[in-house]
Amino acid sequence: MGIEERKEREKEHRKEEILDAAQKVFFDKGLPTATMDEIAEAAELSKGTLYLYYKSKEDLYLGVMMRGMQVLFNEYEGLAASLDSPLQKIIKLSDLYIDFFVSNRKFFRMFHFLQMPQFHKQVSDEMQQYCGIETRRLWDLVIGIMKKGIESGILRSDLDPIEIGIILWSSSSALMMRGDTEGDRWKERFNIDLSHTLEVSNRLFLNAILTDKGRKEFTALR
Amino acid sequence: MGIEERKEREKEHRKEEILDAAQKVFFDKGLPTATMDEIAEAAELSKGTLYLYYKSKEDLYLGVMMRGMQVLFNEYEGLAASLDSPLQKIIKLSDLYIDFFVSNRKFFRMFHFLQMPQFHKQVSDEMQQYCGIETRRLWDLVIGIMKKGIESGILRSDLDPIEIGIILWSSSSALMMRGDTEGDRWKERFNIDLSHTLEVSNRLFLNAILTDKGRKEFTALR
DNA sequence: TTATATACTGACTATTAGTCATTTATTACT
DNA sequence: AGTAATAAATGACTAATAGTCAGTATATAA
Repeated sequence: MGIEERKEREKEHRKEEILDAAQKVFFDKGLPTATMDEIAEAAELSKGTLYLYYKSKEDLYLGVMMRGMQVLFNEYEGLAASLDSPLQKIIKLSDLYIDFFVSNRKFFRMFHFLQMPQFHKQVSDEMQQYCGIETRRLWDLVIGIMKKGIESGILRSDLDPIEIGIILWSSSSALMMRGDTEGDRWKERFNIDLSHTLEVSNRLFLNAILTDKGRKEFTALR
Repeated sequence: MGIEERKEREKEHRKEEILDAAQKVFFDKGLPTATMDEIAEAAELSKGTLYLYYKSKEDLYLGVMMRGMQVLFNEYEGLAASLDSPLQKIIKLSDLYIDFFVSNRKFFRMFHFLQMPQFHKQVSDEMQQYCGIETRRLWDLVIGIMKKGIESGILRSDLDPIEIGIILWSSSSALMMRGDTEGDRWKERFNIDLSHTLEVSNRLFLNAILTDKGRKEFTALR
């Protein structure tokens, strides 16, 4: 009998519905000001029910975030499969991340919380573990690309693939975050477009890690 | 009569005492889990009194943070005065920021909140303005150094001093933040020392923005 | 000494995360 | 179908805590 299976499906479906509602509220209000009552109302469920599916507000928040991460992840995997050259993959990864920031700004904004030590303490072990697995998956992907780049001779072999992966990802994230929160102010005060700054940053950095061969290939692509 | 003046001094003193207490509690617990009652107890005052001096918990938090920022700022101003060459000033700024991170990690950690859009909404206008002024002061300093670097011919003149200031500062901050929250995990999983990664990042980036003349001067310094 | 102004207090309110005894719906069994 | 057993959902309740404000204590002025 498939009753067990159906119930399992329904349970998963309810979890998704709750995530949908939570996403709407978190997008609007952010973690601190969103309330569980609001989320319950948006989900057309009672507050108690939310706690049958997620252990805490923070768990729910991470649940929404992880779903966003998978959007980014899957988009990239799809695109990367159609590309052969490691250089193109690097460029595509960097471009895609920027695109994701532009078109999923509210997801991106949620990512801030990942970096707050105090936040993690309120999260259940299961969610933390799940989070760790997904994050690891992302890093393996980034690092894998860099390794391929070095193997194929377009990236400097005296650099550590892991380190340049972190640097590229972190500096991009940082500039996008700044663009998100302070973009208008920079434009107004200094007439600086932070999305342009991000391009400059990535160009400078890419140039610094490419070999001569890589640079040739890069200029050929333009 | 100096009564007015004395009272003014005492008021300022009380504000500082409250900041001291708040700092202790925020360092221990972080913004979300610290409570005003705890701070009041640490300050040996009633909770109501805190609100006579600061408008909200977030205001108090920013008050502590701004004091930390001034520590960093003053340290740099002192050091920069003793240096002539723009290149040395750039290197010193970058080193000092890292030192500050190492020895004032808890201050540094507080800075995370500056980047959260949702946070600012709970802050009074006065504090926000004060915050803006101090931040502006910091950026003027960073940008000023970059401008001098370009004028003196050690930094590429085809780059915008503001943009490279932001890039250098942001990428350093990002890597320190990551080192703070995830340093242990990176060490364990990939045997990567993120403080080394930060050095690599700064070296790569500096190299990318220096002119030939700048690079010569740089190697001469080592 | 008294009146006024200033600094401080802590009980109180409002909000909200999280719980749990109770109710409602679903499935299994006769 | 009817009934017992199981699972899902509820919402009133508790505890914690940011922020308030009427009242108290202290310092200054007259």
